[in-house]
Amino acid sequence: MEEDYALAHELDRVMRKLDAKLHRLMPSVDKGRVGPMGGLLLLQLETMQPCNIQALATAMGRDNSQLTRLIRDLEAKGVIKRSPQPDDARATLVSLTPQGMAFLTEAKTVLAQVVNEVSEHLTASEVADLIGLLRKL
Amino acid sequence: MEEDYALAHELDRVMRKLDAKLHRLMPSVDKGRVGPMGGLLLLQLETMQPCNIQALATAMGRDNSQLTRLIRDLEAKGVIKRSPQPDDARATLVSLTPQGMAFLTEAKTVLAQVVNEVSEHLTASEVADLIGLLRKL
DNA sequence: GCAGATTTTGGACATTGTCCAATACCGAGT
DNA sequence: ACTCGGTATTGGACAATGTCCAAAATCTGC
Repeated sequence: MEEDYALAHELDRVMRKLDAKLHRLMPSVDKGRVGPMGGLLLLQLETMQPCNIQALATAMGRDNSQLTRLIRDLEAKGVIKRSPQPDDARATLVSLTPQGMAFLTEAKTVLAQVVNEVSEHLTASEVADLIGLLRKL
Repeated sequence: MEEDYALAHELDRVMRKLDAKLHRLMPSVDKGRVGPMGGLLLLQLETMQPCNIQALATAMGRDNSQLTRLIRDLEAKGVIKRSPQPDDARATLVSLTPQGMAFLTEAKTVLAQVVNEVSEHLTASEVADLIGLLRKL
């Protein structure tokens, strides 16, 4: 019990620490005004494109209508595109455009930089261990 | 470089997974309408009370005025109290009330439950390792 | 075909986040 | 004592994000 809360506490702390650092660095990368949530959506989309909005909302733990509006804005900014899903006329497939992929390339550079700062006290094998443990969650 | 992004990716994924689970469970605990951000503030406050708003804002990576307003609301709800800081008349010390501590007791039960679900595939020693690694960040 | 479930979308509103400025106070130097 | 640069809190104004509900179109199984 006690250890479980210790784990939650550490996860929360690390998450907020990364969040604070990213808030300072991302605006210099985000030329297209994608926004923090737009960046998260693009990252998620990279691992599951093409997919429909429902799948994205479930994977990201967000509300459907919230993602509908976000996707509408991101499409207007040219980083994603929507196309009909062949086997289901209700759904629309969302995927990255070349501009969206270019943004991700820059964004991941910043992410790597922030994680470098945060994990500087870890050895390479500790980092590998941490990744392995997190993957099991 | 690649591993750094892998770490950031896993941290983000785990964080959002926990967030999604908490969103479903917390409303049943949050009778006093403390809200998600209020809950985070109470958790943070537990580890550093009594402290002033500036320290809280820095630790939580949030804007000062945002916390000012949140603290005003939380005080009205009775979960925290504010008192003058003896050695600095500019600052106000924030601390938990008994009601705030009672809320934390319930909230941590839910947190432990969620972490139990997420970490069920980890052995006890793996959980201990993970906590140790996260503490180094 | 029909009934119930699913996908997207919008309305309406609540919560949270950002930026800027004002006020009051601190501390150091003169 | 007095000014000056820095700090803590607060509020205004607005932007971004989150939540809940309902409608319309479509799917699926019967």
